[in-house]
Amino acid sequence: MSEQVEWGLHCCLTLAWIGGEHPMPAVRLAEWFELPPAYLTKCLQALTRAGILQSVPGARGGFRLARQPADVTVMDVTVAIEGADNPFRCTEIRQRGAGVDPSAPEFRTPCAISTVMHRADLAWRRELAGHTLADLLASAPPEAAERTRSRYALLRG
Amino acid sequence: MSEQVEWGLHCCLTLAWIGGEHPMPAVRLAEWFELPPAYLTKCLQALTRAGILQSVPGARGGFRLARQPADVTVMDVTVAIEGADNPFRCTEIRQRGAGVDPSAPEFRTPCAISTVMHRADLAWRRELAGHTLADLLASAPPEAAERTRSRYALLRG
DNA sequence: GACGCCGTACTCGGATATCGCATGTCCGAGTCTGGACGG
DNA sequence: CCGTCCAGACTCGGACATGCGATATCCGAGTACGGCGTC
Repeated sequence: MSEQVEWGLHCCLTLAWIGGEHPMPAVRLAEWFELPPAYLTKCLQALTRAGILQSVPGARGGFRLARQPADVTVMDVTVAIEGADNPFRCTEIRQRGAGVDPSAPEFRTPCAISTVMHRADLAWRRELAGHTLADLLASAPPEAAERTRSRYALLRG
Repeated sequence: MSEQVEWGLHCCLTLAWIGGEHPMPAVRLAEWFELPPAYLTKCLQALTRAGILQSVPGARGGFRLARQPADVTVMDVTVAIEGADNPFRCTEIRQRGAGVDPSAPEFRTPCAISTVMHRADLAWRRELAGHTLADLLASAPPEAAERTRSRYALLRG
């Protein structure tokens, strides 16, 4: 999995703690976590396209949360960055090889392997969809929020 | 996910249908599914190292199942090929950045993001571990087993 | 003093290089088979 | 006829190329800010 997922989630949490009053530039977020600034932008753009973040152009611009933390699940962020595809892709190799008729009735039903993989993927997604940013904020230690805000105030000068 | 997982599972099912009397060479399996022979070998070797397959060297050698189908879970095969690592890797970026003390007590507890991702990974693994090769064999259409065996007999000549 | 305008600096956004890993391939070590030979 | 030996061929196993996607970067388009001039 792309490590951008971790970046995206941490950025969302930080933006939630900061509060949506002022947007935060990508450069600021990058130095916050010591990440490559230009590359982090790509990640934030993906979240913006997904409607999770909102980009504000111009001076004093940046990114802010587009929705309430309780309305953004961990899966929303993951899908925005990783895409919605199941990491397992059935290529129907059971139909390959000489002497196999691809139009045989047994191939109308999905491959059993594919079914199991699909169920596992669903279980994974269900777990991710069951946790929102608000849950993450709540489960974080109280000092994290305060430290984030004071550190942000320091950065703004 | 590597597409070798799909290859490995289909090869295991085919070997189970054939029965463990005669091992089946990698080349035979490759032409069976129209896969690159030399590369499929890598996959089969991984399954052998994991104790799922058993390799028989020499002429009339090949691969056969090392355990009963009921004793091999889909996760066993997946782990053998993909490795046991969680696709999400927490790099603890919360501890980065200037002005953060990595030895602060709040960092003794695992990152909430990491926890959620870990739970999702567990749910995924639980689903895969809940299905064995025997289940897959049972859920396949009856003609699949027969077709496999007759086709194999044809190959052996 | 207030309003409007303009230059500037800052920000996002997409087009462009680079690296690592999955994919794909090859040749050598080891082993069994099958047959030939000798008893 | 039976046992032994040997050459051969076949198989696995690990070492060696290659292509594509994730990673990383840069420059241009667009926008809000802040100061300046004018009324």
